[in-house]
Amino acid sequence: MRIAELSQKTGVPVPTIKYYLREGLLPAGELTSPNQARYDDRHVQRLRLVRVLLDIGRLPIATIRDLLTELDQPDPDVHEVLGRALPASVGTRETSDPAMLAAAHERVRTLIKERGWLLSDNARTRQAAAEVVAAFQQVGADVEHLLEQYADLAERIAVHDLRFVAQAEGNEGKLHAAVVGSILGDSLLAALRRMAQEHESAKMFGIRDDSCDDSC
Amino acid sequence: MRIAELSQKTGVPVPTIKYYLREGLLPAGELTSPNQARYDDRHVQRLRLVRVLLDIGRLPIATIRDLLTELDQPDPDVHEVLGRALPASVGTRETSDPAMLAAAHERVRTLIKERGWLLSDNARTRQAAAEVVAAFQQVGADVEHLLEQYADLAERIAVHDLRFVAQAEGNEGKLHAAVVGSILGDSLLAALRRMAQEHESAKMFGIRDDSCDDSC
DNA sequence: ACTATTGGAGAGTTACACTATCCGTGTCAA
DNA sequence: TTGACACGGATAGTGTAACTCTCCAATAGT
Repeated sequence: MRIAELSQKTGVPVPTIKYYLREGLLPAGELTSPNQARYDDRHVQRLRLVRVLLDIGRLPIATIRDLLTELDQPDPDVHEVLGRALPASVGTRETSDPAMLAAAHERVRTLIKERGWLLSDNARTRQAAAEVVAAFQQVGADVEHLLEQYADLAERIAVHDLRFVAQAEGNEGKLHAAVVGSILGDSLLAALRRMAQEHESAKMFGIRDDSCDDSC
Repeated sequence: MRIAELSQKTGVPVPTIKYYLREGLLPAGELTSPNQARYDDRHVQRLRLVRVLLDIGRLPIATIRDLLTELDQPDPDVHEVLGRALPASVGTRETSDPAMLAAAHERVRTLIKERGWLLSDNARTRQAAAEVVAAFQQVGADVEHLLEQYADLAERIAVHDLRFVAQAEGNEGKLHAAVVGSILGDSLLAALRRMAQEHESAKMFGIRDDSCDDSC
């Protein structure tokens, strides 16, 4: 297929596809002549993945490029690639004062040790966790209970996530599932959490007329 | 205190504080003369909250303003304000084809009914959930199992979240805790999930030399 | 008295993700 | 076969969001 059809199948405007090609988010089509190229279903899939990572995952273009580069490794070691690729999807923006951040780092280190989590040297996720812990303290919230409870639940979530990865076929498929599951999973979890929070809040603070009409 | 001290205490540059004042993210200081104002600890707290919502929560300025406006309501009904304020913190960007999105909406509706969740008419969170479900399908991933499992876990998370809200003092404090817990909670959960995933992946796919040196 | 700082307003800057325009070439229906 | 349209590729321009700079007259601190 040519670029117009690729555009039609994905809903992505032609100039945007050209931009993604330039940025290396999409592999070049097979050239049939110096200025004609052919695209196939892999391009459609890849383009959809890029859009989803952008729109739902809100990852920057550069991060997506790096992630996809990892996905394209031939015969990858799944665990190793995951250790390299996924931490990139958590953003880090230093904002708190250094002393507070250092204390938060120490707290995270303790948490990891207590739980016996086996983590690579990649400091990215630990950095992200420490920054959030520091942020809680910045606004005067006691994160201690939440941290332990969330860690419990994160472990359970991860079990489901890895099952989701394991069911995919082939190393390539597993990597794809891991990326999709991790990044879209964040958003899915966030949306479900908001709904569950509202439900829990309704139970706790009492229900108003406009909240439920029939079942109560 | 004056603006320079406010800047020093929070690490936010003076021009940025002026910008936040203009944008209504920060209430004006008490004017002592036509061109002199005094700020207090509430401004420090508020400014820190704004920075955290920006840096960790990645909320747009306009969303933060709306959120803070809700926080500033006198004698608020916590549940009602939460129903209005928190959905704003989940982004929505239509990207999938309409038929797929409609099917995803139906799936979410079923999920809510099955679980007996009591939700207000605010369609925001449902929209966000449906978009993520559609996104999973866009990239050819079967979200069915994940959806049920995440919903289970979202319910448990929400219980902890509401406990976190309930322990705060006063309606104002509860609202503050709800905003902080929800928005920073998303990031905290994401970071912990990444670490738990890596640990789970290490258990499942085997451990390499560079992953852990001492404990195995 | 005098220098630095203030509140306030408008314009300018940066980063990012596109989007528009152009050009020479290629395709394809009439 | 010929003429309108689409193509790949390159360069430049646009829109938005979040700042950041510059200027001003008034005031604070010394």
